[in-house]
Amino acid sequence: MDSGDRGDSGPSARAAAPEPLVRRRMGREVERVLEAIVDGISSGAIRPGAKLNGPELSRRLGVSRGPLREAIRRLEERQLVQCTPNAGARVVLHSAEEVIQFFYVREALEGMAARLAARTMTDGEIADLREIYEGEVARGRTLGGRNDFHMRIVRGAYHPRLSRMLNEDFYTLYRMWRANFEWLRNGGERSWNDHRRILEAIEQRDGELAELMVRRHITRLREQAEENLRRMREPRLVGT
Amino acid sequence: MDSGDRGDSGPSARAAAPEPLVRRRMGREVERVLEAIVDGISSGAIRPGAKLNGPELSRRLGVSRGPLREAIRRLEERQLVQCTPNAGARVVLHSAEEVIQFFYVREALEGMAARLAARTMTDGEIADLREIYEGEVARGRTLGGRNDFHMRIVRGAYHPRLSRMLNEDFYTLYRMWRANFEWLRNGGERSWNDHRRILEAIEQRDGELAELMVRRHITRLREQAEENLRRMREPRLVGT
DNA sequence: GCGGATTGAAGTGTTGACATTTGAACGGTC
DNA sequence: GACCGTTCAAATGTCAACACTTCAATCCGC
Repeated sequence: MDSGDRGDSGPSARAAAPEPLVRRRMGREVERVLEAIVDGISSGAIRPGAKLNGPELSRRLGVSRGPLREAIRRLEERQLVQCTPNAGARVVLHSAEEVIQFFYVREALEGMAARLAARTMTDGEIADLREIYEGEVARGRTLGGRNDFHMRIVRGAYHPRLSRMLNEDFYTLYRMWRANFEWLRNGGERSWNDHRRILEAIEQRDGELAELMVRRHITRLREQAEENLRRMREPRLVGT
Repeated sequence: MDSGDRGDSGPSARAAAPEPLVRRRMGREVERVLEAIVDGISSGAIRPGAKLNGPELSRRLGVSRGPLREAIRRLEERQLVQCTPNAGARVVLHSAEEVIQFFYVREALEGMAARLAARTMTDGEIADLREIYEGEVARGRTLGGRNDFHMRIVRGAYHPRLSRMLNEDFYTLYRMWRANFEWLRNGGERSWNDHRRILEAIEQRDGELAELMVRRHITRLREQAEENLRRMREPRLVGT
């Protein structure tokens, strides 16, 4: 059940462990529980604002409340859930404005990642990146998953913390938002034009240019999201 | 019930609770424990690489292992400690190179914060910022605390997530590093020159310029840290 | 004397049980 | 009929106890 990387996640080489169905005393149930809840949230199965009922989750995941609480604390720190003292934990509920605000963080961090990656990526990695880009052009759309154009660049920066922030924390949030906000769903289809310029900058090992191109790209994505949102909120133009 | 947003959101007056000295069954011991450990780590009392002994901490903090484990999970998520499956938790141990790498994240995020702050800070906040700057000049050194020049700008961006990353997570790490790495201690003394240019850009509401100035400033701080590190590692020049 | 198996204590991971709190249905009063 | 206090089941916060693992000192065989 955990391995549910639905569609999106690209050609993940069945990263999920074989996992015997009957497991006794494996230790570290926290990880399994955490993964299950994160997956539930980011896939949209658990909606934003939903309450995480301790005993119920406990039963459903086949674990006692101890590890469950530890997992929820980790989620709280990751700011995926919000806990109120004696009332329990709820999946965090972002306003559209807050989601938009995140694009600025992404712009800053991914821009820096590109700057660093232009210096640190190996020639092989850059060749792979070109391959991904050409696949996008051939296919006519971007992929958006764990082997995404963006993620490859971030990984190429060889900066664990940056990678963690963008490819783990932020990716989870983005999956959750795309599952719950319709106005975020479209927007990346015509990205390969920007991608080409980013790719070329990296191929030329021009970090400053790569950063600039990434920032423009993400600015464009943000503006498109804002535009989608505006249209969705004022649909009365249709009738008049 | 929704109004009970504790923490981040908003300028809640008199944030610190009076807190009776004798507390019985208050609930939420986790917070107290977490704060105690974070303080121990960032003040240098608990050294990087040190092991967090469950039972011992349990006794010292007067709490059972349940809440303690929850606090440790939060620290793990915050990447202040690293847990290995059956061996326990250790305070994370960064190499000098990893510390240096962090300056790039800070550069990206604080730059963006300044860009946003130039747009969103109130005139009053900008006036306060100037006051802080003039205090630095008069005093001849920067302060570096919770009312720091940098933190004020970040707060002025009105971006909770950004604020959290820079003024909480990153600040804790920085405190820890300064307590443990001598070569990080000096570096901010002659910052007010940069600060002046940042301040002026913000006063002119020029976000792009403010971002550029902040990025140059932090680049300078990084280069100075690198220089300090280099000198500390090759002290043999003294003799020859 | 030294290398490797053994044993034991300490520590980690998990569980079930207990006190306290919430919040929501219920009934009473104006 | 609306508002307020009471009551009670469910959920939360905490704790002590129970398996299992690790690690280090010990002991045995060579």
